[in-house]
Formats: sequence, C-alpha cells, structure tokens
Amino acid sequence: MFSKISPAKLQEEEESQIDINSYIASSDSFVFQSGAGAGKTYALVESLKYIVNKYGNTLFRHNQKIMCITYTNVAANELRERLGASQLVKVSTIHERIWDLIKDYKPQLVEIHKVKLNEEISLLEQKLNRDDNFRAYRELNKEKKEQFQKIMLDNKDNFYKVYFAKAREVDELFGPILSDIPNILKNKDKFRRTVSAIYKMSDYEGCLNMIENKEKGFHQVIYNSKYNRDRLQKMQISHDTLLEYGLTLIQKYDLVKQIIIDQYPYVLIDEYQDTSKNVIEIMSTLNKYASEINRKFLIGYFGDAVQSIYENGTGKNLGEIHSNLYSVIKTFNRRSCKEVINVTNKIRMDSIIQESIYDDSTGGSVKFYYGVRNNVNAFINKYLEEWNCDGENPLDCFFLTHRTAATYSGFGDIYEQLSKTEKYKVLYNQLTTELLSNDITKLGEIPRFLYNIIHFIEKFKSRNTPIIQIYDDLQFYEEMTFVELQEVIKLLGQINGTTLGDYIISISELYNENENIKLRKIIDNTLGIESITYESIYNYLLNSLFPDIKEDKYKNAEEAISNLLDIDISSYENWYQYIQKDNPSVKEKINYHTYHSTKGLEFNNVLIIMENNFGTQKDLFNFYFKHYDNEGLENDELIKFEKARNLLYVACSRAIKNLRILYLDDIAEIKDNITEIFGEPLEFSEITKNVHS
DNA sequence: ACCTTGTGAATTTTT
DNA sequence: TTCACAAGGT
Repeated sequence: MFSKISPAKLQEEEESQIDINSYIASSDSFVFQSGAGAGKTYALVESLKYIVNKYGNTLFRHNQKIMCITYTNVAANELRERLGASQLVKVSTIHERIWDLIKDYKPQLVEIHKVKLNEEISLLEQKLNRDDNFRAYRELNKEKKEQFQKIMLDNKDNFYKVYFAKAREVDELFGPILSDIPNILKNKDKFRRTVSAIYKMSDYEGCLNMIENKEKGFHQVIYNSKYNRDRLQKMQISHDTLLEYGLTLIQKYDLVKQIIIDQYPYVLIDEYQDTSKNVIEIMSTLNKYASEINRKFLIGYFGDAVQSIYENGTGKNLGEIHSNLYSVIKTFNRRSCKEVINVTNKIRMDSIIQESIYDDSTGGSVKFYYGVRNNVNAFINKYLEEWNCDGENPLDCFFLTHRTAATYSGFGDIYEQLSKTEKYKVLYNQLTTELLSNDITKLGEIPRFLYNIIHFIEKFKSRNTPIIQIYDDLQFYEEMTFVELQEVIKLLGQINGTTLGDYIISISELYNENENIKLRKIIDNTLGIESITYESIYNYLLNSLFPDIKEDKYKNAEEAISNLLDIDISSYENWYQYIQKDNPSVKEKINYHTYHSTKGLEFNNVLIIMENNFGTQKDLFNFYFKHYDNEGLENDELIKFEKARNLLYVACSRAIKNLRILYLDDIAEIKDNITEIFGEPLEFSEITKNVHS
C-alpha cells in the first residue's frame, strides 16, 4: 500500500504548483483549495521556497519580506521548522503580525479607540431604551434615573458584595438605600444587568475624559493577548478588536496601506477558512489599493471551505469579501486509502472529488455501526483487539465533547468534581481550557499544581524511564551529582498510595522526615507552595477552588476537596496522558480526542463515536443525514447542515487506513442516506455474559 | 395568567 | 453564559 505513484499523476500534481508559481510570478492573488490530506502545507512551503529562490535577491535589496500567516502558534512553529531559518520569510499568527504592523500608530489608534468607546456607549444607551431587562429603569423619570445612577456609583463595593447572593440579601442591603425607587429592585436579575450597564457606561465615559485630559497611560492602546475580552476603559483590546482596529486603520490611512504593501509584497495565508472575515477584508483592501497605485502585491490563500469548523471563520465566504481571486484546485490525496477517500468524497459533495495519488491505495476499510451508549467500551475493545493496537499502531478515538472524551479516557471523576467547585461554577467555560488544554502553559492554577505532582510521580514510578532521562529531568529541578541522584531516586521510590491524597501524604512524610537537602529542594520546586504538609495542601486546594467561601457552605466545600483527594491516582494519570497526547514521546495504544482538536492531524485507525446532539444543538447529525440529498436548504437550516457536514468531514478524513463510526441514536429515518455514504449500517450490540452489568 | 426566583444542565476552538 | 423548568408569589 502507498508505494506506487505513476509519473503521469506526479506530473499532474506538479502542474498545480506550476499554476501557483505562475500566479506568484504575475502578482495575481489566488486561492489554493484542496480537500483533506492533499498536502496544503506542502504547497505553501513550496510556494515560499519559489518566492525566495526567484525574488530573494530583489527582496533583500529593497529590505522587503514575505508575510506568512498561520492560524495557531503551534502551526507557526511547525512551519518555521519546516522552512528552516530564513531572514526573508516572517511566519506568525495573524494577531502577532497585525499588532506589529499597527502598534506604532499610537495617536491614530487612540482616535479609533475614542470612536469605539462612543459606539459602545450608544449601544448601551440603545439597550437601556429597548431591552426588556431594563424596563424598570426606563420607566423612571430623568431625575430618578440620575438619582439611581449616583446611588449605585457610590455603592460599587456593596453591589459586588451581593452580586452572587440570593434575592433576600440584595433586598436587605439595597432596600433601605433605594427606598425612593422600589420598583427597580423587584427583579434582582434585571437589577444586576441594569447596574452593570450603568457601570460600564460610566467607565467608558471616564476613559474618554482621561484621554481628553491627556492623563498618564491614556495616550496609547495596548493589545493584551492574555485576556480574551476587551478592557476598553483600561485602553486594552483583545483579539477580535485588534483585527477590527487594524482594518479601520488600514481603511482610513493610505500611507499605512502603502507602507505595508512596500514592506510585504507577498502574503501567504494558511487555513484561510478559519481566519476572521476582518483579516480577509484587510487583505482585500490592501490588494485593491496596490493596484490603484500600481504596486506589485500578491496574496495567496491556502485552505478548504469544507473544513471550516469554527463559527467566526471566513468559511465559504472568501470570494464575497475578496473578489477576483484566481483559483487553483488540487484533487489528489496523499493521506488516505481508497475506501476512506470514497466516503469523504460523498460527504463533501462539491466540485473537489479526490483521488489517491497512489496506484496501490486499496487495503483500508470503512464501516458504519449504530448502537447504544452502554456498548461504547465494548466497541472500542473490539477494535483494539481486531486491529492489534499497541503503542506503534495506536487506536485513535474521537468524541464530540471533552466531557465524554474525559469519561472514556478514565478521568471523568476529576472533571466532575472540579466542575462542582465554586471557582469553576462561576467560570464554567474556563474548566475545559484550564484542565484540558493541549498547551500546558495554559493550565489553570490548580490543574497546574496537580500536573506537577503527577508529572513528578510519573517520572520516578515508571521503571521504564531510562536513568539518564530521570537524571535530565531531575537536573531541571535541582543540579546534583550522580551519587546524589542515586540516593534521591532511592528515596523517591518510597512514595506510594492508591489515591491522590495517599500520594500527598506520602510525599509530605518523605519531605518532613528526611534530612536529604537535595530531595527537599526537588519537592519544594515541584509543588511550589510554602509549606509541605497534607493540611497545608488541603487548605491550598480549598482556598483556590472555593475563594470567598461563606460559613454555611463550608461543609460542601470540604467535602468537594476530600472527594478530589479520594480519586484514584490512576484517574490523574489518565488525565495526564490525555493532555500529553500530542507529545510524540508518549506512546499509548489508545488516544482520545474531540473532533475539533484533530484538525490537521492524521491517524491509521480511527473510531468516531457520534452522538446526535451537540450541546444546545439538538438533532445535529440526524438532520444532516436526513437532508443529505436535499439542495433546498436555506439560512439557519443550511448553516446547521453545513456545520454537521464539515465536522463529519474533518473527523472522517483523518483516517489513513481504517475508519469505524458508532452512531448512538435511532437510524430508522436516515438509513438509506447512511447506506449511500458509508454502505449498509450494521447494528453493534454486545451480548454480555455478566448478568449484573 | 403572569412574574420572580432558584436551580441545574449545557459548550468546539484559537488568538 | 444562557436556557429550561419547577415552585411559589401577586
């Protein structure tokens, strides 16, 4: 399999690159589209090399660069590695590049910021005048409104004190203060929203004043990539607003356009379907201006509209925003076997019909099963056995949500317990980022702490870890000689237990009952907290996960922490492996992913566990299968259809050889269309010998 | 009949 | 953060 390529096909493949090169040579902006596994990144790299080889000298003489934009930092690093060191090519994410291009236009950005502040203020005013939440406020006369505003601005501390409190407490605190305006307190939720809106308006107005008075810190706008939200009143903008300001600046000032065009005559954008529409708008504006002033300027988009799986992405709207692009389409597939390609072609159903570049591409298999949730484990086990999976030939299993992936990876209990803590109840969205991010620098405080402990245990418990690697790892914590190392390893070998709590007790005993200074330093550096006893760690967890806890809730909090500590250490190990799965040195026989997180990756053996519902979106895949042949969908229904299709396409096209799907819902209505795509669906049911299960 | 309150359950990813 | 729902109040 995958060994024979006919010269004719190779030549045809080369021709698509020749097409791209000719557009580059004539400075005609283009879009390169191809399905999954076609070698998009390869084409991007080849294009960059072509530009460097052909125009490198000229670019160098004029101090010009090639701009290359990727979707993520990970992709940027990967591309830099593939390209090798190059002075001419600037690879970065779009945010990094845009900020670099606009950050020096300080007064101009402040002007744009003022406009934004005023817009936001009038938006808030509009809401106060229309939205049902603000009716009680709206019905006050002007005098009462001002009185209310003044009272609330004077009582900011009090307001936030009862922000999450029950209705009765809010009444007790604000009832007497607001006795003149009793109606405003009737509905506490609406009261909260009203007051928040008033605070925000006053913050923005304050900011405008500070700018006007040229106060310190108010003469420039800052892009803060660490926050996901704007803090306009502090002159800080976040990701989306950065692109918005960038676009406005470029639209407004011809000089800015000209400087960018002169500095970067070539721009290549990877995964264009996921970048925001504002980015395409920026590029389109630059392109138009370049032709107006007769400058050579080229933009190359690389991507695939059907692989657009994020809502804010450009998706299939590229041509509407950036018109007159030349199009290059590549239909060869270098990844998957014929059986998989047949299926993914039927899912796409557009003009890109893929064909393997290999003459010997048969030998894989695709099957569609339906069954019930209780049989998911049996399904996974069946294929672990059937395909002889091990670390070298792993099984990769996809779930729609992190929560289910966590459950089947064997650490659902950690997810469950953490989601019940006060911290993650308030910041529900934060839990997946802080617990499950593949980028360990993004772990939250407590997940980071847990990670350190598990990382530490994993290193020294695993007898397979070569001593030299342990040595390297320990050097990271504390430098020592080989003799010292042996002593430390011997002591660390004493750590044991079945639950996390056991391990913490074991570690703290070792720490407190031992004179070995090196060992104590290693433990100190690992845990990074003041005092190392079971009680202090317990309190650390309690205070971090239940900040500002009230007395009546103390019992619940203590119980939650105890539950967390009582979880078996193997759960924590499973979690540790889950977030390390992209680390090539970690080889598991089975890996779990969400559909989304597999984008850009490929695996030999793929199992897709498919539920019909996805969050608030009910009836997602059933809807897709039901309307598979239907061309007449419009608006919301079309969006829903494409969402399901794109997700299914991305998931299925990851498979190199073997693909299995287990659909966990009724297929009666959709059987014919499933057969059309995947062949006859098979029922999966396990006959369990154990009567009790 | 309508409104208010409290509660529980749900969410992919990146900058 | 947003929805859905049940319980209780007006």
